[in-house]
Amino acid sequence: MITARQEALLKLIIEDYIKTVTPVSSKALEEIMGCSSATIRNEMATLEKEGLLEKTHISSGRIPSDKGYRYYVDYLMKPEELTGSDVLKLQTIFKNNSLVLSDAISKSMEIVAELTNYTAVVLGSSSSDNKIVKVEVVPISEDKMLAIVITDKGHVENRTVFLDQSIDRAEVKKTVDLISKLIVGASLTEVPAVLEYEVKPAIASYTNQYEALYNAFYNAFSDFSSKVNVKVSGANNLLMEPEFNDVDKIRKLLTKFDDQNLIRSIKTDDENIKIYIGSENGVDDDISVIKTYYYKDGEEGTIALIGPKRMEYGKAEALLNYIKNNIGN
Amino acid sequence: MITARQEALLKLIIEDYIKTVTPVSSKALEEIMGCSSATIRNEMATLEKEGLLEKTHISSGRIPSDKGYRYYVDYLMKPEELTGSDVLKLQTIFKNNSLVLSDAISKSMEIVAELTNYTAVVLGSSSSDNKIVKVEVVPISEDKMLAIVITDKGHVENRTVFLDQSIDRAEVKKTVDLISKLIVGASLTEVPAVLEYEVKPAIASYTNQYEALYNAFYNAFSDFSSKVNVKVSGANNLLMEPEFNDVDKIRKLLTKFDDQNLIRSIKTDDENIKIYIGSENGVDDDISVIKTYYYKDGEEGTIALIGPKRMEYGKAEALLNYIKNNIGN
DNA sequence: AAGTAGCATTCCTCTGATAAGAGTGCTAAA
DNA sequence: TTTAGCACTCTTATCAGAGGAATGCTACTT
Repeated sequence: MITARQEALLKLIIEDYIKTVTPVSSKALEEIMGCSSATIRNEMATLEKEGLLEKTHISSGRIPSDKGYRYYVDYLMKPEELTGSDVLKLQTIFKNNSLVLSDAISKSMEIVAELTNYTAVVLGSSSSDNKIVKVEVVPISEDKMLAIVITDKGHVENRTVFLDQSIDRAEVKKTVDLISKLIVGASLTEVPAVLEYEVKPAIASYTNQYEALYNAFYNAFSDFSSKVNVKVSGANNLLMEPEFNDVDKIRKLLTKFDDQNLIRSIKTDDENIKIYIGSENGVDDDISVIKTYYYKDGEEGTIALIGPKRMEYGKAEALLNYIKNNIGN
Repeated sequence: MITARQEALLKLIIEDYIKTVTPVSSKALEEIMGCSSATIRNEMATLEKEGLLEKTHISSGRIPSDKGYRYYVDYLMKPEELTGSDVLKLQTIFKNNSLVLSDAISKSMEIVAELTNYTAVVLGSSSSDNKIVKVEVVPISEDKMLAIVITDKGHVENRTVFLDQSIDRAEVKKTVDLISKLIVGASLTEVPAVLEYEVKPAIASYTNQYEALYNAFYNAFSDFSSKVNVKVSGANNLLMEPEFNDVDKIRKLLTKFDDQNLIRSIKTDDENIKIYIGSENGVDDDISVIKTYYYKDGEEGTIALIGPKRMEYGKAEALLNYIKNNIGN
């Protein structure tokens, strides 16, 4: 348990540090706290024992620990209002209704990356309630066909199907018609099951080449649902921050950003806006991740902001919140 | 004019520098050159006067200048053979004929990025001889339709068309049929002209809402040809090189890499493999770009490698050459 | 004329010393 | 409970000096 004054002190230290990126000394807070530096030092020592503050070396000022930021985010931070000019910039995106939703989200997150100087991530995919409304198969060459699937929510997916020349073209045609008939109306995630349990036996009933046929189409159609679109804006913003004034840190972080799996792991299905500080996020101890889930019209995904731990959490949250709400319309 | 011995010396210095990233001293070459360091120093001084070598400070060893690298690339470099293991890794890509060409190119350039530790760039687009074989327009909601265009080379492009509800749906249907009829058989680059000179007057003849109709489809269909796909692999490899042991240089380069226009400017239509050293490439003075054009089956583009100026030019050229030749099959 | 030994010179890099400054922790007094 | 005061620690900057790695040049040799 910490006292009210300690809380106030913690808040001041964190906000000062977020602004200056410099360890905060007891003397600097004398005036605002209305007591002597010695008193502040005592309080600081307590906060450090609680694990909320840290020192960079034995006689340095204090910087917030991960736990300190966590306390700040949970109890001390005041929800921030967006400034008029920020809202203005974002409005232009959402007012423009000649944009597809996914483009609107990407564009607005690009703007957020600019406004904050953090890194914005959009992990989008078509949601499982996309129903297939049309299947087209177009021959391209002797052994290649193009399979195109269109959903009711306006998603288009296409895959190339490779078919050995030995397979009878009449049977291919028959199979395509069959798949088309069975698959229309199904959702993207159901496709593999439909292929396995309905299409496969049906093919087997009229041709002995069914294995080759089935495999060709199965490969083409089976991964529609898993396709996640990753968009990162302002990846370098983060590296311009003073805490990354160090070649090794930059390289370490770049290497992590390169790892698509790591970026994908940011995905969430939590409707709330959640903040993950330093060691709490699975990405890197030197950064914080703030993210939330969105859903609209058959599209779903995650929007996230990655910033330094001394992120302006209030502003970041307000921005994500604004976008989330606008997606809702 | 420089003598044969000076040429040999230049070659040695450049190759040594490429290996060690350290200024080369006269003493280090005594044995290989078969003469004293003093003699070498005299020759070095001449090469420096010719602008082929530089010093980092007054008593340092020599490093190659851009002009020196250029001389090396033009006259001294021996064409390099690929090692068996390198060929092996690339073969797996091209032997696998269940890959679409564009994927094969991207994947092989990824491997090249790994093999060389440089950055690989693929700028691909469907070539102008793609002919449209099918046009589909699928309604998504009251005011949205999905327009899908398929070419004979297997490219699929789709755009969302926004149509005000005030427009008569029967006329939309008529327009779609008309566009489909006129556009099939045309190449992607011809589409805007076909729309402008054939579709537009035809629409005007049967409806007075033609402007809204025409604009909606024109917006959707007009930019098919210009879409260039950019794929960068190993963007960070470059930053791991010792010449980028400097936060400012890393940031400068990252900022440039962020600029899509700059990356696109690497595009070439030169069939030969060309090398652009330092100030010769429009990207950055600290790097070299080696690139060439490819064309196959309706797809065209540029493959390029970006490395430090002390790139292994022979190897880079051999790799690009290998891929270019394999695309040819 | 070409090559080379030798040496002064220049510059880099590392080390250690020093001084100033910014903070802290602790003690003792208010 | 607060605070004044002071010893102590650590950082940072600057400087000097030593050692080393090169070069350029001169003068000698072949």
